[in-house]
Amino acid sequence: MAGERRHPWSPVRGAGRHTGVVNGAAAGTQALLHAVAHRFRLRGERMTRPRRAVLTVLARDGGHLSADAIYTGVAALDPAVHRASVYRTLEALSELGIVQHLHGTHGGAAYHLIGTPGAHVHGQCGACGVVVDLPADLLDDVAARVATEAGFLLDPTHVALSGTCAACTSARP
Amino acid sequence: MAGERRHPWSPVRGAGRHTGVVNGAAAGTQALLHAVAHRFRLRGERMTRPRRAVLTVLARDGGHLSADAIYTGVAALDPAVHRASVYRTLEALSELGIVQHLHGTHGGAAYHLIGTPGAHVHGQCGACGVVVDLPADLLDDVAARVATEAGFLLDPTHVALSGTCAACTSARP
DNA sequence: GTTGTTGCAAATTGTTTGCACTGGT
DNA sequence: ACCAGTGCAAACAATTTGCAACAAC
Repeated sequence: MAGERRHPWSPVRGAGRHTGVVNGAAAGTQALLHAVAHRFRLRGERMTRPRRAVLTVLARDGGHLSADAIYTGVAALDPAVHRASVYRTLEALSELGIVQHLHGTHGGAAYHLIGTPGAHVHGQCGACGVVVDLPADLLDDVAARVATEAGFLLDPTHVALSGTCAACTSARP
Repeated sequence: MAGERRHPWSPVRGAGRHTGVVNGAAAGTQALLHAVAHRFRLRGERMTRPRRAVLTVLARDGGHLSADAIYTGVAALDPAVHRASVYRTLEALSELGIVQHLHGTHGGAAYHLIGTPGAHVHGQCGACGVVVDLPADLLDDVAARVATEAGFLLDPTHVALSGTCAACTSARP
């Protein structure tokens, strides 16, 4: 085995400083919480502590987070929240179309908020596991082609393309 | 949960009839076994019963096989072979460049021999889990683009693109 | 006779599930 | 008060690993 082991979907940005956020989340996060609470209620569902915590972490840390990273962040905000609830919450948020999960070659899935800019394509580095954002329209032509040629309806955001990131490419002798 | 659960990387071809193959493998398979045995020996490694069995199944059943499907096939040829050995063999064969494994959104990885026609791109249906073969050059333009724009060196064969296959698309109301 | 490989069982990793109880509305 | 959602522990799926016995070379 050649490569050292890192966290698969580790936060792309160094970030992660706790801003003392427990209830005093950033303004944008507050808005998000309210909006999502509303959408939950419309379906007869509820805004709960775990869901608030997951959303807060998702909004605060940004990027592509592994379930484990989300759990860690959530645990810091609210230690009572169980791993299973994080998974269940992520599924609930997926159903609402609030979060998107994507699969890669490394560990588990990665989750991120579906921001206003819309879903983009992802690539994952096979060497370091980092996720890179790729242009949203990257696979448009490919999608059109496989649709006509193979009848295959592509979902470009659901998998991360595999490859090697710029850093790892140049680091190799 | 909406969908029924099928086998993720089930053999694409209905196939699977045992031709009574135990030692009387097809001619092509025999050649393969010899060639691989040779390559193993060059590295000071050995051709063993489990390795022969895995190669035989890979060559006989073709297509994209899950580790489990391979194990099942191998067990039919040689019940003494352990699951762990199948995994170890698949890794050894990967290192030799004989087999290629690919990841998708469903269950585990899929393996197939790297045939003379060369590796092609794959797509996996999110609904039924089937793997479809896509043109090998499908991602050439994309690869060139991400290389220049993002410095990301694409490995087009290592992940299956996610989407919905023709059958599942038309089956949906 | 070496030593690369195996079979086995147990450990890992990532995720899901059944169930009694709690907390949102 | 109702019932969606939780915490918990246990189940699950896919894969990996330590180790003594084995079998290719």
